[in-house]
Amino acid sequence: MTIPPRKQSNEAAAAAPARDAQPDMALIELLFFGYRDFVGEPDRVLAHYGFGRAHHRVLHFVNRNSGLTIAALLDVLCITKQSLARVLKDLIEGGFVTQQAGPDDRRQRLLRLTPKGSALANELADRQGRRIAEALREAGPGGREMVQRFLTGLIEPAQRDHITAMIAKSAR
Amino acid sequence: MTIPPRKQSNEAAAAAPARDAQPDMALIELLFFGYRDFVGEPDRVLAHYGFGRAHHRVLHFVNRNSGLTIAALLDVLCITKQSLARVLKDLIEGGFVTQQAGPDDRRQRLLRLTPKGSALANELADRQGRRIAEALREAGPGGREMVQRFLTGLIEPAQRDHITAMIAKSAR
DNA sequence: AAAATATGTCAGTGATGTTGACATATCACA
DNA sequence: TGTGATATGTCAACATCACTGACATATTTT
Repeated sequence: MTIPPRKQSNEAAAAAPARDAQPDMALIELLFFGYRDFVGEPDRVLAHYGFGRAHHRVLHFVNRNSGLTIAALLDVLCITKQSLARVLKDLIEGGFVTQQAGPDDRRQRLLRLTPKGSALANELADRQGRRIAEALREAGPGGREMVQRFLTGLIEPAQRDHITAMIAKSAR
Repeated sequence: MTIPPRKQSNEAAAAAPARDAQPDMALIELLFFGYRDFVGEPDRVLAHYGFGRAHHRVLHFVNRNSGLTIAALLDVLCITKQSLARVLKDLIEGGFVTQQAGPDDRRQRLLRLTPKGSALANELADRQGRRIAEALREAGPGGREMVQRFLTGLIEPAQRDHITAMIAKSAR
């Protein structure tokens, strides 16, 4: 009942996605439920430490980009510094994250994980990684590349390149 | 520094996700950014009405399952009735949702969307549907089924059947 | 009539986001 | 040198959306 999914053969077709096509309700709902369970398991682990999802995001990105600055982290998370300050304070006081004055610019605070922080970040990533691995098995052969393109396609086009570049970089 | 990522060639490898496999950081982060933008666009529309993501979820599920009860909605959303009460009050007072006593059991409140509520729910679904359609084009041919299996695989196994059945039902 | 059920509501709390304003340390440049 | 820009920290107030606990009301079931 819709145009067959083709890698855009021309720009016009890609730009005008069949104005009256019915939204794919199944995928909309699966994205809701899937994401909920994807973050639900880390949420339960973090609760043991009195942490929440915001702490998770900081742990994750500091883990991936060790030594990143406050400003860089704010850019990635798209939150205000006041919001970040609260969770960062928890993580620093709890001994999960350290700050260090930048070698070039001493105004900067380079963020790094302590061994304790690394351990927690890795546990959370392992759990999410296992869930993704299972989901990829369900998807079947070749699913990873397809899912990667799908998820990338969900990202706001204007930021797509920026984000994929960042992911490629931190993946080393 | 690890075993090269292979598409599972046999079931044993598939069932035991290599205890020390490195988590797929790229997909973990793409899921974060993809979901963020997937809900970001509806969020901006809802903000015009003074609504948030919680209102969206109620609108969506009442739209999909017209006439569902409060209890059924609470089951789907997995929130407390006190949390639901607040957003439901907003939606009813705003003329987006109606309540009607159940024909069999008059204690029940059957929830339905008004035309105004339908219009908003459909606008939100259309925006998310368009984004998904574009992402599926990026994924390429056959992507839809693969993505569907992937997202289903993210869901907690114990609830997978229950949720897929619900989605199939409301899809009619 | 009594128990169970479906829903409503009041009160308090917590996590996470926001805006706005202002302080401090450091860097960069004229 | 000194002045403005920059990176960060912090205080205060507020909004959304979740929670727990307690209790009220209407209706159905037993």
